[in-house]
Amino acid sequence: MTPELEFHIPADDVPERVTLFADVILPLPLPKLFTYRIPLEMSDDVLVGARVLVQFGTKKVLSCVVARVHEQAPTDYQAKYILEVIDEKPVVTGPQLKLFSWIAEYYMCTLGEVINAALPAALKLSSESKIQLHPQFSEETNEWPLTAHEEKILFALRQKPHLTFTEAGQLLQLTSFHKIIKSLLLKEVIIIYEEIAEKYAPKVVKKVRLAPAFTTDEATLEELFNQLATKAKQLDVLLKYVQLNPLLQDMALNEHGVEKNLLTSNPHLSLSAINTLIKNGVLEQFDVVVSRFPVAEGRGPYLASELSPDQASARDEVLDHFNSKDTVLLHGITGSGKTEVYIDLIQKAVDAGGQVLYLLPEIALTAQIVTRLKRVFQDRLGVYHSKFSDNERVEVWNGILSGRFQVIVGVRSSVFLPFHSLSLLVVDEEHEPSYKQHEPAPRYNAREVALMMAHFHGAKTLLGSATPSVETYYHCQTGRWGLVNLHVRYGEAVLPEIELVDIRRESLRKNMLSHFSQKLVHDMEDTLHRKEQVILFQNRRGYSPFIDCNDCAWIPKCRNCAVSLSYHKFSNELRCHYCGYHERKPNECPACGSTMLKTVGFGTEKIEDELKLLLPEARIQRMDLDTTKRKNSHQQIIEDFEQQRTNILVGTQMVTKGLDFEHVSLVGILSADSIIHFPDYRAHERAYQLFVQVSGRAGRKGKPGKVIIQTANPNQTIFERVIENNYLGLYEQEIAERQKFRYPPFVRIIKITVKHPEAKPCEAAAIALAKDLTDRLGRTGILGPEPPHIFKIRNLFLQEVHVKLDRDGGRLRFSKNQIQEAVFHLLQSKDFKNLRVAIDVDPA
DNA sequence: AGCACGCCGACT
DNA sequence: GTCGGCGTGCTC
Repeated sequence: MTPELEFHIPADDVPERVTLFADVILPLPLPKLFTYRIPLEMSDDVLVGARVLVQFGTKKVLSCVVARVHEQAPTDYQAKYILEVIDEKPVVTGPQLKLFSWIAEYYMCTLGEVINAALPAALKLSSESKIQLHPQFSEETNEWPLTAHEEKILFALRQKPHLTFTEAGQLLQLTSFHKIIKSLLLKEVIIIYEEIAEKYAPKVVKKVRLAPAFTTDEATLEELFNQLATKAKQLDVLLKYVQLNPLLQDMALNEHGVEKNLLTSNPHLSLSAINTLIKNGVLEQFDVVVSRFPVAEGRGPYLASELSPDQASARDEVLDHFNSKDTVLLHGITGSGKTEVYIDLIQKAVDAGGQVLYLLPEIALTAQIVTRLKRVFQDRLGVYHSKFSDNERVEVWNGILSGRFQVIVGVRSSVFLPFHSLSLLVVDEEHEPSYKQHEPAPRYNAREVALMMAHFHGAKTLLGSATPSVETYYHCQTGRWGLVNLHVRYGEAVLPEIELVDIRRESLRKNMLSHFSQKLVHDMEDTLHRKEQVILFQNRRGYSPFIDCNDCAWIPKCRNCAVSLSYHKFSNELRCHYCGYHERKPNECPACGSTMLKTVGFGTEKIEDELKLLLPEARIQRMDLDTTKRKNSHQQIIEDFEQQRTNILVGTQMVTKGLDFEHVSLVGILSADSIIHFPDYRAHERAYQLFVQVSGRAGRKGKPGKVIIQTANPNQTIFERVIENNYLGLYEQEIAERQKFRYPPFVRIIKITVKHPEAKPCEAAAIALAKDLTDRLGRTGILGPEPPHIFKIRNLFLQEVHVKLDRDGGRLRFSKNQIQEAVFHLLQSKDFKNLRVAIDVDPA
C-alpha cells in the first residue's frame, strides 16, 4: 500500500481551501462583470443568482447579483472581498441569467442595465452616507470652536442619532454643506458611515389573542368570564373575540388570534375596554407578516372553461402544431374568444406542472381579465402590473421563486420574473407596439424576449392577435411558425358594419358640426335613444395640438423640445407632451399683442367639450393619459362605462384594447388620416390594426355594431381592407413593399440616435458616425444621418443613423460589434464632448 | 451611475 | 492667494 493511497481523503469530504472568486453584475451601465474575492468562511454560501453586498469604488456599498463563481484570481488588480451574502437562495434563476445575457447582447446594452430593469427596486440595495456623533465627542473635552452651521448640525444630532447627507443639506439650506461636514469630521465631532436601508417591508397585521394562561382549559376560560362579569364593556370584547375565533370548539385556535382591527373598528365595542384588556394582560398583542396577495378563502375546485366547437378545434390545432413547432400564432378576429383558448391551454400546462407566463399590453391588463383568470387559477395566479408598488413586486417575484404562483399574467416587464420551469408563454395582442420599451435601455421587445425565454426553458409560445404583425405572419407563411385561424365570432355576435364619411365633402356641403359629421351626430343620437353606448376614438390627447395667433401666425413652442405646445383647456395650460414643460395659456399673443389666439386641430378634450354641447343629455367620460394618472382612475372609468353610468367614452388608444362592453353599438373614429399618414414604414399596418381594434369594440354579444370612420380621403385601399376584414390583402401588400424596400422581416434595423445639446456638433458627430459605420460595414445599409421628425427633445438635439442588416447570414454578431466599436470611438473622440448615444435594436 | 482627481474664474 | 466650478476617467 502506497502512502498516497493510505492518506488519500476523498475531495468531497474536505473542501479544498482555495480562495474562490465571484463575478458579479452591478446594477450599473458598465460593460463588464466585476470580480470579488469570496472570504473563506463564505465559500459555501455564495451562490450564482444570489445577491451579495460589495463595496464599489471608495465608499458606496451595493448589492449585486453573482453571475459566476470560480478560482481564477485576477492578475492585474487586487480583488476586494465580498462583504456579506444577502440571499441564502438565488433570487435570479439559471434560465434568467442566460436570458439577461441574451438581452444585453441582442439589444446592445450592458448586463447591469438589464439587471437594473429586471429587479424590483426593493431588491436593489445601496448604501447611503450618514453622519452621527463621534463616539468620543463631548462638549467638555472638545477643544475646537464650532461655527454656527456646525453647531446646528451638532444640535440636530442630539435630537436624532443620525442624519443623512440630504437631511444635513436641507437643515443648513446651503448648496455646499460638504465643507461643514468635512470640518466637523476633522474636529472629531462626527463620523461618517454607510448604511444600507432594507427597502422591502413585509406587510404586518396587528393581531390580538387571549394570554395563554387563560386558554389551558375551558374552566380557566369560564373563570375569566366570571371575573369580568361586572366589566360589561370588557366582557363584550371577549365575547366578540370568542365569536370571531371559536375557542370553545378548539382551544388551539387561540394561538392564531384575530386581527386587532376587527375589534377596534367595531362601533359596538369600547376601544378603551380593548386597551384595558391588553394592559391587564388578558389579551396579548402580536404581529403577523401577511402576504399582500392573500390566499382566497375556501379555494374551490378549478373551474374548467367551456370551449365552443370552434374554440376547441383551434385549441387542438395549436396543440398539434406544438408537436413540431415551438411557436404558434392564433389569428382570431375580435370576439372569437381567443382568451378561452388561452385559458384552456394554460390550464393544461399548469396541470402538467409547468409555469405559464401570459403577457398582455399595459392597457389590456384590466380587472376584467384578471377576474376571469382568478376564477380559474385562483391563488396560483400572480399579477404583475406597472402600477404595483415595489413591495408588491417583490412578493410576486418571491411568489414565483417559492412556487406559490404558477401562472403570471403581466405586462412587458414580467419577462424579467424569476421563472425556473416555464412550459408555456402566451403573448396576447402580439402586434402591440407597447411591447417595445423605448427608453431607457434595455430597449427590448417583450414578444421577442418571450420567444427567447421559451427557447431557454424548452417551452412553447402562443402568439395571439386579431391583426398580427407583418413579421409574425411572415414567419407563419414560411412555415417556421404554426398558424391557427379562429375566424368565427363567438356567440351570435356579427362583425360591425363600417361606414366611411368624407369630411372634406361634408365640410363643403356645410354638413360638419365642428369635428363631427352630421352622420355621426345622428347615429350617436339614435344609439343613445336605444339606451346603447358610444365609443369615440381620437388619437390625440389635450384640447388641441397647438394654438396660433390669427394676426401674426405665432405658434407657442416648447422651450426644451422642437414641438408646438398642446393646449389643455381644463388646466388652461400649454403643455409639451415630450418633456412635461407647461405654462399658462397667454390671453394675448406675446409677439404682436393680438387677442385672436385660436386653437388648431383637436384632441380628446375638445371632443369631450363639443360633445357636451351637441348632446347635452349624454353623460360623457374621457379616457386618456390625463384622466387615468391616479392609480384607480382607469378602473373607475371602465367600471362607470360598464355599468352604463356613462353613455359615451371618448379616448385615445386606451379605448381600443381588451375591453368588452356589452352595450356599445357605435364606434366613431374622428380622424383616420393622421394615423394612416404617420411617417413610418409601418404606418399602414398600424392604421389597419388600430381601425380593426377600435371597430372590434362595437356590437358584441348579439347586437350588430356600427363603425363610422371620418376621413378626408375615403378612396384609400386601407379602408377597403378594414371594411372587408381583409387581413391577408393587407399582409400581401405590406410584405411585398417590405421586401422591395428592404424592411423587416427581410432586414434587421438598428437605430442609433446621437444626442447633443447643440445642433452643429450633433450633426457633425452623426456624420462622423455614419462615415465610420460605412467604412466598417460597407455603403449599403447605412442610412442617414438625418434629424428625426422631432429633432430636439429635452434640450438635446437628435440625429439618427439607421443600419439595415441582412437577416440571413451570420454577420449579425460581427455587425453589432462593429457598431459598438464605432459608437465607442465616437464617444472617446476629443472632437465631440457631451455626446450621448442610444442604440435601439428593432426600433418600433 | 457615482465619485474622486484635476485644472481655471470670483471671492475672503 | 483660496474655494469651488464641473470636465474626464475609473470603479473589481
